[in-house]
Amino acid sequence: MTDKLLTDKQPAEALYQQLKQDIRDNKLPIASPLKQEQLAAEYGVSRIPIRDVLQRLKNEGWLTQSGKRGVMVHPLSATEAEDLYIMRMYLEPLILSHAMPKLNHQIIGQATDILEQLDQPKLSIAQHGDLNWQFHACLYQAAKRPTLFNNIANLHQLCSRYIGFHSVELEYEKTSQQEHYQLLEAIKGKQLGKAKAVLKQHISEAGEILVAYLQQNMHF
Amino acid sequence: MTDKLLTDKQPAEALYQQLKQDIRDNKLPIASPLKQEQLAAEYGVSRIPIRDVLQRLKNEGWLTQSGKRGVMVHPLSATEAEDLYIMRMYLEPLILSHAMPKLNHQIIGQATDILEQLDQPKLSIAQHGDLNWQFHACLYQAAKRPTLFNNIANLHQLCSRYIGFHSVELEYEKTSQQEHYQLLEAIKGKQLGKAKAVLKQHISEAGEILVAYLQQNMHF
DNA sequence: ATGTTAACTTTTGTATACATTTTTAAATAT
DNA sequence: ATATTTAAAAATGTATACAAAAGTTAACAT
Repeated sequence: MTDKLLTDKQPAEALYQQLKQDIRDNKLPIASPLKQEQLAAEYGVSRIPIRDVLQRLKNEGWLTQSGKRGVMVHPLSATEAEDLYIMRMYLEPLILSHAMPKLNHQIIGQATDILEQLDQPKLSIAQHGDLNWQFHACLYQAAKRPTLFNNIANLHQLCSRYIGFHSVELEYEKTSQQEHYQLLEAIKGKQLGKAKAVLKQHISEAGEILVAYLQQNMHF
Repeated sequence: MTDKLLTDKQPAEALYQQLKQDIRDNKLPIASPLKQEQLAAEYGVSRIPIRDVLQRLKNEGWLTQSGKRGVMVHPLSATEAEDLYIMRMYLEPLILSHAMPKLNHQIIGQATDILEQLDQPKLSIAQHGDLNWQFHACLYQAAKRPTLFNNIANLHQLCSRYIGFHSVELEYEKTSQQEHYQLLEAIKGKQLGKAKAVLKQHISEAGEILVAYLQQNMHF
């Protein structure tokens, strides 16, 4: 494990990103407690920043307390995935309705740009996930509801661990993009009801596919 | 500031609880960054556990990053309160519908006991808030949906800062208890729709009263 | 052999000390 | 006088060292 060296910009932030990435990529021991000292050695820092990052990741749902001592990688579960998507299904249309009146041409243009990037064929799963969130976030932030927005942002973060898990089906990716464009059309036409319905359907569908996959392939 | 000494059980946990309490009670400087060293001195520990707690409270929404200068007490706002209650309004009926089929007599009995404690007249605001959450949590945990449950629990935590803020109107307290009993009746009768409606109304009402109060009294 | 206790090892929690960054204030130039 | 640069300070980030707690192994008794 020597490929975990950090590109230092702000060391702590880089460490946080790196560790999160390594959880996504299953590079950390699963189902066994993480040792601070071992991590410190692997990432080339002392235990202090490691502790900071571990606590942060625990609070964000990437790690789970394992007994009285130590944390472990939070195990994936179909139930959790379902919860995450159900919450998104309720909260995202909600924030969208707050955002709608404030969505001007500039923001819609920005969203369109992101969608076009998403049409590129050669995206990695991580890039795809990032752009997808950027698209949604760009619309949601117009609502100016920071508390609601942050909660939704955190749900997306947690979903990202599941997204990379099963190979993205090309078929669905296409449907997903169609729905994105439909959403944008509804927004342009100031059709709030339509927009909310499309968004809800969009999330619900993705959730169902994911949960079905997990229920079939997670017998461990 | 000498009354902030900690009763050591697990020092860190106590420090966390104490600091949270002190935020609720407005004992910390508002709108100016907290100094780690100063806090360390006041609470009689080194900066390390202070940093741990600050970060945790930041992640939980009690503190806010104030530029690059560190963290400050998260300012109360009517918008945040509204967001918190709206989210609860959507998510709590949802978890209740998952819980309903699993609510046996034992759990209903437990909930009833808590309600009776809530009928006592001499409760402090903090005690009242605790019992209120215990009542809801007792029902929700039966759903066995940890992710959803934790999210809701966190929302309640954040609401607690607002609850203590305005003097609880006795009139509303009575209404609230009535709704609690109505909810329990609907549950006993296995009337899912009714139960969800009562719960939604219960949260919505509390939210509206709080937000109205904040909008009137928070011009700062 | 099994269960219990006690010594030992490992791991985490906290304090102190040092390094780096950020803020404030002063000094200089325009 | 105002703005910009520069030096001092204050505050945070990180490493090392030590203390406390948890887990483990070995010894002993039944």
